Amino acid sequence: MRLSRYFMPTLKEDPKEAQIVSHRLMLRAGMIQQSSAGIYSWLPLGHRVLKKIEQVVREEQDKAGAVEILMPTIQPADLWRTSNRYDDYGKEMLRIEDRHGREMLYGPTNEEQVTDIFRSHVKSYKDLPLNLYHIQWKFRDEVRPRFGVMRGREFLMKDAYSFDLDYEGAKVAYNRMFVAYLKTYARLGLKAIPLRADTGPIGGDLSHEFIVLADTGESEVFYHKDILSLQTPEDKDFSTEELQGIVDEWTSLYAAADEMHDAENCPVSDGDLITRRGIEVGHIFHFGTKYSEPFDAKVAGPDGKDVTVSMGSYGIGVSRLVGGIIEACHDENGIVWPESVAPFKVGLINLKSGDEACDAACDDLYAKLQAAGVEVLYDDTNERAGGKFAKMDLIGLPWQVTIGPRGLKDGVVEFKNRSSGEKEELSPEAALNRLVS
RNA sequence: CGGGGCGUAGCACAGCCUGGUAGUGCGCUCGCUUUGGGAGCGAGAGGUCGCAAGUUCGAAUCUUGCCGCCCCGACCA
Repeated sequence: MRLSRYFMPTLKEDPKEAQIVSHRLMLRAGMIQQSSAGIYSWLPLGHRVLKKIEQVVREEQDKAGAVEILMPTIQPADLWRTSNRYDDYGKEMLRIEDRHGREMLYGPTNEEQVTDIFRSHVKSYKDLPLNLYHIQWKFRDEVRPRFGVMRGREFLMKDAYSFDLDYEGAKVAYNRMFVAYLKTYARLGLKAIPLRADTGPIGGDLSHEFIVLADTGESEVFYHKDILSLQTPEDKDFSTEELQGIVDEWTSLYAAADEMHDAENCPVSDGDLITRRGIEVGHIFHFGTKYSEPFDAKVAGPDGKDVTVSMGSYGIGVSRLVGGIIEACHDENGIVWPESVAPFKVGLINLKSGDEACDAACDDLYAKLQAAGVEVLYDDTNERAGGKFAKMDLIGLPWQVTIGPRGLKDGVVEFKNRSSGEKEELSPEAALNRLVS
């Protein structure tokens, strides 16, 4: 993409409404534009990142055996009356009336909808286990939206819903998602920690929040220091026993959010306990028959008798992750994207646009990168060098190639890594090879 | 929902107290000079001062009502 033909409205100054770093950087990098409180438009750069994260999440869900569907944003009220949540949900639910006076709502979540789909079509235990997921926009009318996309009212979320014959089956489904989440966050360049979460009235031990460590995190977390050195599960199809082993390994070490943490009775000694702030980026939950019961979602078991299915739900806040990743990955000059979610892999800077030799060298490398399928943002504008460098640092692409007349005399270009700041002088061909391999 | 703050050009702000026809910096447009870390000079464009009512000869400025946004708290992916 040529910057001269792109739409990337960057700002030099900090917008005053943005207090936290990810929100400031997203606005300054021209990734989003606020529409109203907690509701944002995604501009090209932000949209690319959102789609990258979405794709990583999708791939890991697919690998874990979940099947993608897409449910609507607008749901009928009656569906929610079945589970008694139409009245219980309160003001966070955005209620709408259509032209015929029918009560509708903008979905804050989809348990009712997916259970309705399941019960309409699945009749036999032979069709289980089943895990259906979708990545869809949701709306929760938060009393106080804040922190940019990290706590918006409209947000993009991946929700998976598992259906099993019994608790044992549901536990396998749960473990499978638990492991998929560890892999997902690792691919996104994040160190995520699973915390035992409050299961509320349902009880049980099958609920975990995944949090990303960041100084600006919304809540305080306490954890055993060894949890940070645990290995991310490898990329393979695990057996039931292997899944349980991984979950046991990750949950045997202490980790709790402040509301669950009891300083008096903490099992970890002071020397091993680390306290930091974290951002919740996912939540997995087993809730048994809470929805299958009122929806009468049953399948015929092996003995021919109907069994009410055991369910779980598994959420990842996709749009929230954009902010969460920036909170975890930035420096004083701007964003430092993990390569897996960067909007472009490399920024190409033409230091003297209009100079014949310089233009030719840049255009040539640009064409070759494009031909090789490398995502490149080419700053071909005639802005001064300082502005170009500052802008590239702000948007945080993993690699930067700078071509100017001075280097070209010696046949070299500057090759820079955004994360380490390391610069090298390479021939254009060598730079190309680095980026293609 | 309780407490606090703010709405003046695309962005950040001054002007308001003490009413008199709208200003600064950045950004934008044009010209020239520049070109290796957010350039210099010159010339421009751009604002029903959030909305409405009131007071007044006259309101960005004073009064009242409304709307929007932000921050702290309680709540949440």
